[in-house]
Amino acid sequence: MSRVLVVDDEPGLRRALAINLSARGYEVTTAATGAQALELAASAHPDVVLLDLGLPDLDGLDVLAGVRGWSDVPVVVLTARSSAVAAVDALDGGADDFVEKPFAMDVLLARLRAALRRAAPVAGAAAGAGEAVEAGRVRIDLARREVLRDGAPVRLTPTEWHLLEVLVRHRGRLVPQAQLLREVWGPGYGRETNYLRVYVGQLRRKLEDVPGEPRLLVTEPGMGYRFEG
Amino acid sequence: MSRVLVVDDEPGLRRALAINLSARGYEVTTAATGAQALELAASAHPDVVLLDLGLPDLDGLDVLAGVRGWSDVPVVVLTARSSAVAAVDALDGGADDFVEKPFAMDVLLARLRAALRRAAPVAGAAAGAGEAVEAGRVRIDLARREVLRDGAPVRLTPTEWHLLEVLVRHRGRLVPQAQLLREVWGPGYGRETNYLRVYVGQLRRKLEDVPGEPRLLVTEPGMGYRFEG
DNA sequence: CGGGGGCGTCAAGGACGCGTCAAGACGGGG
DNA sequence: CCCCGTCTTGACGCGTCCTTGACGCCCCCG
Repeated sequence: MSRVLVVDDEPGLRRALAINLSARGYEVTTAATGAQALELAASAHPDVVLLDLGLPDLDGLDVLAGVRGWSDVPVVVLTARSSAVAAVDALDGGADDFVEKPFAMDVLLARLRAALRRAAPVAGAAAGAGEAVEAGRVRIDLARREVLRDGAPVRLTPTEWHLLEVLVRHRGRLVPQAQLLREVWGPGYGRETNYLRVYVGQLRRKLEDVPGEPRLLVTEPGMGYRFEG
Repeated sequence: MSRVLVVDDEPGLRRALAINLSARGYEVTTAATGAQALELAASAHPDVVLLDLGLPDLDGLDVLAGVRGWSDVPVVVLTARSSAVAAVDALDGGADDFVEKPFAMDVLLARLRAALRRAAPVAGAAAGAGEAVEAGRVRIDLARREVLRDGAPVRLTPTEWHLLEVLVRHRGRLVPQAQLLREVWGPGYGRETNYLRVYVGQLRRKLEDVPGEPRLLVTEPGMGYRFEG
């Protein structure tokens, strides 16, 4: 699951958070000082940071700035001071959220989930760019919905693309005919295997070097088809 | 600057927020009911939504779900109930932040800034590095809402611009018809593909060298449209 | 050795989607 | 109150895609 870095100088709270978070499946790292926090933020690669502003060695805002200098990891700030100034400073300093102590654990957990959820699509988009599958001379980019052969775009019809997409998502694994039919044509199309024959043939003609000897779209007689990565 | 949609049934608070936000350069739209909120969320294209959970007609959580069904616009939830349950429900329902009434205006503004700041890089990342996109003889500046062709400004109607904006933000990627319709016209417009045909045609006539052979606004038959960078 | 089922190919029809044009509805500003 | 730009809606031609049937092949099995 997700990695959380808990930064607090108070051992009791640190321990309470660690126990609560671990019990919910988070992987927890703890830091007691600002210096340690900066170090662990770099080495432990947390998915979210819980940062208490009242640290003994460094100002919490400096820790925040230190992290923000090189990372966009979401930071949820904790503070004992109930001053509104602290909240504004923290948020404008790059914090993603702000919780005053004392806090209800379930609220903190909800804010933590929200911070993680927001960050997820960003990482997903970055990873999505490299989500292209390369196999022989063809390159299939699921995110862009684009397929290239020797660098040249290949035109696919909607059904062709849909079928290829399902096969690529299960790349390397055998996909039963009935499953392909249901995923592409919808439920109720469990036996129209002739559809598959036609469309697999069209895909092979567009993608394979020798359509008669398929190396990408392999048929497993009597069972289904497999995309070879 | 940024557009804010304020949703609250209390006229006094609505007015106070509108004045405060306008004074700080935000463009403010207000809604008094949940139904109105859903409508304006689709038509006004806000950059952030301030949503009071205590509405007369709909449950605030339903409004939140309605918006989340088709848009990723950041939502900051306000509530009079000081219950922790409300906060957890709202955050898990897709809200980005949660503020209890009564609140300090500067804290609310800081949370608003934080929500906007977080959302900005997402849109920016999807669009790529720069703010201005250059493709052939046309240059599109998303930040300035300006499009030039051979250096000369091109007049676009609001709808034309919205459509182009969505396509450019996803540049290089195929955008499904249903997604385009929902993002430009709002939810409930998933099947009016004739709108797309008309407006894509208008954009091509204004941007393409040969509207009959589009190179910028490419149609992927049966699937959607793609802006070629 | 003969038969049958699954698979690949091809072709044709009908259906559907797309681009285009134009007229009417709507709304905001003068 | 009128005028103008914009949005909506309908109709039409054309090209493409999906469906469906027929046919031959190969492999497996009897």
